[in-house]
Formats: sequence, C-alpha cells, structure tokens
Amino acid sequence: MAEKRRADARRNLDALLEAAKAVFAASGVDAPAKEITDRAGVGVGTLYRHFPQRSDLVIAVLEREIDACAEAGAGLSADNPPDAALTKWIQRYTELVATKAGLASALQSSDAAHEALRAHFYERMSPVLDSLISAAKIRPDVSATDILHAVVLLSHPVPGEAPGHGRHLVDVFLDGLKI
Amino acid sequence: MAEKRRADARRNLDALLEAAKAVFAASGVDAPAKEITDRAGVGVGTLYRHFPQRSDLVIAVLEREIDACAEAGAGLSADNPPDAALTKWIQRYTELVATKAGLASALQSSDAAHEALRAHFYERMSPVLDSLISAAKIRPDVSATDILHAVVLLSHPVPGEAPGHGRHLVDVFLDGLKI
Amino acid sequence: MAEKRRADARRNLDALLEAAKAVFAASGVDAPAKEITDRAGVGVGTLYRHFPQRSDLVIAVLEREIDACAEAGAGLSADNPPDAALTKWIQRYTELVATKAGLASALQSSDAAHEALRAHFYERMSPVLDSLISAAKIRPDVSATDILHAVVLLSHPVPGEAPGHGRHLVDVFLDGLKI
Amino acid sequence: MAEKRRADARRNLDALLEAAKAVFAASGVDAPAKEITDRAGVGVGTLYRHFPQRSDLVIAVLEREIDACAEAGAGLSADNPPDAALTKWIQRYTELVATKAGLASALQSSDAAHEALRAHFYERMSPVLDSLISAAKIRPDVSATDILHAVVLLSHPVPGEAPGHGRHLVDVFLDGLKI
DNA sequence: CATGAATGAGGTTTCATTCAT
DNA sequence: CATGAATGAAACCTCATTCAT
Repeated sequence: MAEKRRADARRNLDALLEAAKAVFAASGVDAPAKEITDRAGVGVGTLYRHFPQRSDLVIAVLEREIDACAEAGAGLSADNPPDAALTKWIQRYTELVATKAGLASALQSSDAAHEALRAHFYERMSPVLDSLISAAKIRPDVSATDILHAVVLLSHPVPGEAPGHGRHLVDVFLDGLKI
Repeated sequence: MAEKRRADARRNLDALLEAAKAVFAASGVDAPAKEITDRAGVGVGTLYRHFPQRSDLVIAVLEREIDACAEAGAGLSADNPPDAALTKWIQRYTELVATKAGLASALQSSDAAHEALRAHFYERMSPVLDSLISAAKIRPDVSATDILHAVVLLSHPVPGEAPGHGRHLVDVFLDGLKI
Repeated sequence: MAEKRRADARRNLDALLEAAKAVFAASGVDAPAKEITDRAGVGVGTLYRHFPQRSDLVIAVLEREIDACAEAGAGLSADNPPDAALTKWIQRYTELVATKAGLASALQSSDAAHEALRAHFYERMSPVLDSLISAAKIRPDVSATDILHAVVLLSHPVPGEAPGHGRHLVDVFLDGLKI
Repeated sequence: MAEKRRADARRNLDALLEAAKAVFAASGVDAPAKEITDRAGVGVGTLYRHFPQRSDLVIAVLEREIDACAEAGAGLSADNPPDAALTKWIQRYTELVATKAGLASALQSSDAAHEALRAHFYERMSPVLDSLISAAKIRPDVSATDILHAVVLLSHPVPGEAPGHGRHLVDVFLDGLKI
C-alpha cells in the first residue's frame, strides 16, 4: 500500500522531470508551469509539492549532468597532462552548458527564483576548475569563475545563429587563456 | 508658435528617453512600460504615441551611441596600424555594449519585439568590423559577426559580478583572436 | 471526491452563466468581462478558463435559452389548436428575445465569431416554427425566417421606451401575418 | 481677412462632414474620431470644436435627408387619400432609414452620446407622422412613435439576408396596422 | 480658430500560486 | 498525497477628450 503510493509519487516525479527537460529545451526555463504539468499529465499542485521553488526543478532536472561533469574533473586530471586536462574539462563543461537549453539562461537570469541554482552550480564547479587551473599554465589574471562565466555567456543561444556557434566562440576564448 | 509646441513634445520625448535609459539599466529592456512613463512623469499614451513598438524605444535610446561607435571605425583605421585599429575599435564597441545595460539583453532576447533593434544594430556594425578585420591579422575562422556576438554575450551582466567583469573576459577573447 | 470538485466548478460555471445572462440583458453583449465576474462573485481568470473567447460565453448563455424555447414548441402544439399554438410560441419566443439584449446583437453582428451561434439558432428554431406555421393560416409570402428575424429586430431595446415595447410591436406584426 | 477665415472654417467643416459620411458608412457610427479627422485632414480639436457631441456630427451628416423626408409629408398628404398618404410616407421613411448606413444603428444605440440625435430625429418625424395617422384609419393602440421605431428596427441589416429584406417586413407590419 | 500631443481610464488576457476537495 | 479550479495582480494597448501653444 505505502509501497504503491511511493511508486505512484515516483512515477509522477519522473514524469515531471522528463517533461521539464523537454519544455526547458523547447521554450526556455521561464516557460509557464502549466506547460510542464500538462506534458507530464499531472496537476500543477503536484509540481509545487515536489518543487516549491522553480529553481528546485531546474536543479533536479540537471543534477545528474552537473554532478557527472564535476566528477569528470578528477579522471581527466589523472589521465592527462595538466594543460590537456584543463582543455578537455572545459570542453566537457561547454558541452553541458550548450546542450542543456535553459541552463545558460537560468544561470544568467537575474531572477531571484534561480538564485539557488546558481549557488548550487558554481559551488559544484568552482573547486573542480580551481584544481585544474592551479596545475596548468594559463594567464594568471583569469580565475575559475571567469572561465565558468565566460562559457555560460558564450553558450547562450543567439537568434539567427546555429546551435554549435557557442562552442566555436569558446575555442577562441580558450586560445586566449594560453600564456 | 509651432516651435514651442514642438519644444514641449521634445521635452517629453527627452524625458522618456532619459527615463527609458535609466529603467533599462536598472530593470532590463523588458521592464513594464509604466515604470518608464512614471519615471518620465508622462502618461502611458505618450510613450505609445512616440514609440508604438517597444524596440522603437530601445533603438531611439541607443541610436546616437550606436552611430557614434560605428563611425569611430574610420577614424581609428586612419590613425592606427591595422591590428591596433581593430583592438581599439573592439574596446570602444565593448564599452558601448557593456555600459548600456539593456543593450546586451535586447540583442540577445529572442523576443520578436526586438527584431528591429537587432537588425539595425548588426547592419550598422558589421561593415565597420568587416573592414577592420580584413586589414588586420586574426584567426581566419572568425567572422565579424562572431566577434560582435561574443562581445555582446560576454558583456551580459552576471549576477554577483562587478560591472567591469565583461571587459576582462573580452580581453581574453581578443588574445584568442591573434594568430 | 472528484464528484464534489466537479460540483464546485459546475456551481461557478452556473454562476457565470447566470451573471452573464443578466449583464448581457442589462448592458449588451459587449459589456466588460469584469462586470460579469463581479456579479458572479468569481475572479476574471475563472471566466477565461471556462470561456477563452468571449463568443464562447455568449453562445453558452444563449444556447440554454434557445434550447428551452425550441423544446417548448412541441408541448404548445399538442395542447392548443394550430393558430393558438403559433401565437403562443411566438409570444414565448418574443419573451426570450426581448429579455436577452445579447441575443439580438449577436445574431445581427457581422462578426464571424458569432457565426456558430447564428447557425445553431436558426437550425434550432426554424423547424419548430415551420411546423407551427404549416398547421396555421398565415400570409403565404412570409417564411419562418422572416418571423424569426422580425421578432429579433422588433425586440431590440429602444432607448426611452419601456421594456414591454417590443412585444407590442410584435403584436402588430402578428396581426399583419393573418390572411 | 475675416472672410478668409470663415472660408477656411467652412472648408474644414465640409471636409469633416464628407469624411464622417464615408467613415460612418464604412466603420459604423462608433468609429474612432481619429479615423474621421485623419480622413478629413484636420486635427481632432477641430472636430470637437464643431461637434462637441458625437451625435451633433451624425445629425449634421444626415440633416438634409432627415429634413427632406419630414417635409415630404405635407405633399403626400395633399396629393393622396389619407391611407395612401400614410403608406407612401412610411415607405419614403423606410427608404431613408434603410439606405443611410449608421442611422439605424445610431438611433438604436443605447449610448448617451447619441441622445441628441434621437431627440432631433423623433422631434422632426413625430409631428409629420402624427398628422398622417390622425387622418387615416389604423389601430388606435399604435402611436406615431411605435411606427417610427418599428421601421428603424426592421430596417436593421441582418447577416445573410438581402438588403431589401427590411422593406418586406415593414410591409407585413403595415398590414397589421389596418383596422 | 486650428492643432495634435498628452492624458489615463478602461478593456483584454496571461499565469504563478493557493487551497478546497 | 494529488488535483486543477480559482484567484487576482500585472502587463498590454486603445481612444475619447482636454488644453497648451
């Protein structure tokens, strides 16, 4: 009985995450809540029960990807020389930011509702990148935060440009990091 | 007589432009129209009379600066060696984009209401930068549009960062342009 | 459980229809939405949830009346001699049209949004009146549609005249129908 | 000098009347004032100077036709037996109401702005019809006002019906007038 | 006497969030 | 714990009318 309830709740939650991922990609992070719940086949109340703040939903949607990306740092560090490790991780990170439509927008949004997401995101990424930077040779006047921000900004979709666009700009930026 | 009425209208229009500049900087380009008219001390109707489309107002607010920046290209080209001219112009352009808080947002907004601004802006800037690029030595896989976009993106305000932040990121990007 | 909530929604919907009926009669079909929702004791959002288009509301309100009136035809036909049945039904119909200012306006409106209502109206009323006419003795150059229209037109409220006015004019018109 | 001014004023007034006639026919009597002044090539203030109330404008536009119709009563009375005179005048009147688009709407509008038009119109027509009625033999429970209203109402255009439609309905109504 | 810029109330519609069921 | 109807605060835009020039 309780089992079944939990199973139901879990199914709803999964449906919400799935729907949110799709809707964020299609209409951005600020899409109407109804759009998400309709797609998930769930009432709006259910959304608010699971995710009282909108950024809670965004975080939940991306948590696994964010964690995976952060955790990839150690492996790259172990398997590559410092400079290559840094480059490869930034490319991995760029992939994350560029692919998850809505992530860039949410991180950059001045909306207080996304504050928690920004905190979570940078707290997870900063240590990883800091560690990679300190081992590599780059301009000393560039911090981990600078790089994290730059990639987020350059990955933002530009009306009238192909999706791959941001990655190209990031490449140029990476060139600029070299001493 | 007619002069005077025009003067009156002009005063209101100036008040609107001034208010819009301030409000765009404070609350972004998508700020409620009422916020602007209240600050200007005029009725909403006055705003809509002068600027039926929202982008008309954004354009009007920034037109002089946009024109001045575009026109600065020729002078820099005449007074400097090609590479220096390019760098200086991009810095000038960065100044424009970074200072006018609403500009970056408007250029990046997917809102159709800003389409006219985007068109106006890039039509004005592209030829100038094209001409500067063709004389200078930079990575051949980077176009004028790439640079214009990159600066716009990097100049976007990031919550929790100082305003000068974008300029620093642009410097790194410029380094990446060099062959 | 679900029953109860539906009952709640139904109660609101009924309140809206009731309020709209009164407001349409008092202020016409183009009355402010707020006037209707205030009278129904609901928020504006509730109106728009049930009736996204204004004409949806007009149709809903009038369809009820139209159906009730059309269905009255059979009973009158069974309980009265043909001429009396015709007269009584037209009086019933006049009562409907005379008290619902919105019906006349909507039927007369050239707005395509009311097309569905017009179709429904004539499809519902014409057979009833046709059947009554064919049993009674009236001028052969007058069709059911003519009568339906005439009553609608004569029932339009005239500023400065008592509400009963239209009925009087219809009486005269009915006299003109006799052979 | 004064001559010239008066000539100018007259030209403006004529332009307004001409424009109003066209706009009333095209967009109805409730068309935006700006639509009329733009077409007339005049400022809105000029419209309000000449016609403080909207119905003043409607009256002015139709005054000549209204007067001609009212004045036709005496002639018909002199040249025809009473019943024929009545019938012929009502047909003349029907012609006026049916042809001047906007007149029927304005007379029927509950808008207070048309109050003066209604007053003017019925004050002009009532005595004429009263005089015709008193000489003819009709139902004693029908007043001149009843007939004037009935024709106005029956002349309203009905979507999906030919323009002549109203005249047919008026004929039936006239039959109902006979004793 | 003409002008038309300015006003601002008034209408529509959307959507985040609450809460009764 | 789920539901989704209800709420009502915004935001937009239009236009009749006034009034300074």
